[in-house]
Amino acid sequence: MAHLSSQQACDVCPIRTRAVCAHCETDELAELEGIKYYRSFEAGQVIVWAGDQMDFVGSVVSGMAGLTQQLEDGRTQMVGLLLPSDFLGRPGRRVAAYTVTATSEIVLCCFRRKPFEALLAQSPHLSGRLLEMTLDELDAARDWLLLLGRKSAREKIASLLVILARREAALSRQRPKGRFAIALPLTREAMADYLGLTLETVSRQINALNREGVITLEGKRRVIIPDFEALVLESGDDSDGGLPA
Amino acid sequence: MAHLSSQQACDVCPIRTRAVCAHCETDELAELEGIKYYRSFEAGQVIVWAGDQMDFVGSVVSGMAGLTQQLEDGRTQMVGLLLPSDFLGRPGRRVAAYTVTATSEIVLCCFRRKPFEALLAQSPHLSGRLLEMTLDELDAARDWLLLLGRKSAREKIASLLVILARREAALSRQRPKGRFAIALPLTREAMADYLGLTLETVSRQINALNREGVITLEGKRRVIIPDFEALVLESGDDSDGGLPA
DNA sequence: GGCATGTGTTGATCTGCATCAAGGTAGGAA
DNA sequence: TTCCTACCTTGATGCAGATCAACACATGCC
Repeated sequence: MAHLSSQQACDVCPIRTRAVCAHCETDELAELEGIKYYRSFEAGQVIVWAGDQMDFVGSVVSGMAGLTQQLEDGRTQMVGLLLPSDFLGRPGRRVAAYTVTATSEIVLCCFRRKPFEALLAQSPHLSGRLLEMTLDELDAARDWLLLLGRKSAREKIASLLVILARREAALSRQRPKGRFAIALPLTREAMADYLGLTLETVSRQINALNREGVITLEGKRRVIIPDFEALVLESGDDSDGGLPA
Repeated sequence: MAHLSSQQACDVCPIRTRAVCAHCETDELAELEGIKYYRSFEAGQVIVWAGDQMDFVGSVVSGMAGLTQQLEDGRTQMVGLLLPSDFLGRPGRRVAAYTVTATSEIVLCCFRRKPFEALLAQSPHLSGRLLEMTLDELDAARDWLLLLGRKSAREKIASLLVILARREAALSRQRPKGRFAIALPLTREAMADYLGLTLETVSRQINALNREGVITLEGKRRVIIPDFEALVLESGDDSDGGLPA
């Protein structure tokens, strides 16, 4: 079951500078501290079911989760990736629109929904940051549309690895370059659901990239990228990821 | 070329209650009136090129446009549909991220970017509505991810028709039911780019739905839906579209 | 130990949609 | 009128990735 972690101070928080609270002043932070609590989940646990009442919103502190949508016959598509600093939940909406599942161990910093909404209405620092993050997510979703609509299986896998590498690097305010190692905090099936593929195709393509030396598998959940630029080339788009140089 | 239309008063505007200005008070509207101007484009014209400097944001008053992304080898994916009341542009961003193309004749209500941003910072009515609209667009993009990742060509076409019908009905504050007629303000190629298909497949599937009586083609750009619920069934998901009953 | 369960790999075969190719139709210009 | 151009349709063929199936390996439980 979900597990209530002990309180931590915001000023030592690893996502302090990137999360929804990033622009908050000391007094606003104090307000947030008052309505926050931590929860952790094991890999595979469902955090929220689509259609459930949701009495909190929050930020991912560590680990990873996926937003998932389903057709009645069971076909599943992951429609969002929640990585550290990403925001979970929609203020103003009582009922969850998507099922949220932990794909790895995860720690959330949760805010009670009602008081958070009140704070949001008062604080331009908070609402401005949320708008910015939502626009970023929309851009990410649009990149994902291009991936799902037009990329080959091999390009999809390469793109996913590029995204994970960029996100991992961003946490330490870097950009990936040359040799780079990343964790794969998802099963083959979760990757398939994210990429619009079957798990067999995911497995085959990952192993193909491994055989050809584009990546080096280290166990099943860890990947060495010997040459990041070469991987980007395999992903189909040679954009630089949009980070300021 | 783009054509500057004459000024119109906000209180007779057809999108007054749904656009970014929906929650504004009279004084805020007056400010907006001061920085707004109309532009119209013909079907097929490019409104903004990705990478171009963009000195305005704005709302679609009538007609339709598409946001488009491309891989270097030319593969194209539409990543957003702009219908009446939808917002164009990202406040805080100087450079357009996507190419915007009119897929039909279109009229835009444009605001100069700088003064709009200033207004946005002052007016919670404006910024709140923009956040709400951005969240709605994110939800729509996520539905689109499910469509691109997991639906068959036939389901994709049916889904597009359902969306167009819902949007058309929403403008007159209705929901589609029973017999319903809609315009197709896009070419087969634009539909293909939106659905992640080829134009040949789009043509075949539309004509198959026509032969089977799920839809009735009236010319090439107009469709009668004899039974809306039957079409929804073909689209794969039987959600009700999320509108309040 | 033996067994069940979750996860990942690999092979054989099938199929939905892409690709390649040829025509058809409507509207505008000359 | 005729031609041109954009847009759409229809047919034949090929292939990337799905599907079906078997097995490998690790972990935890009895």
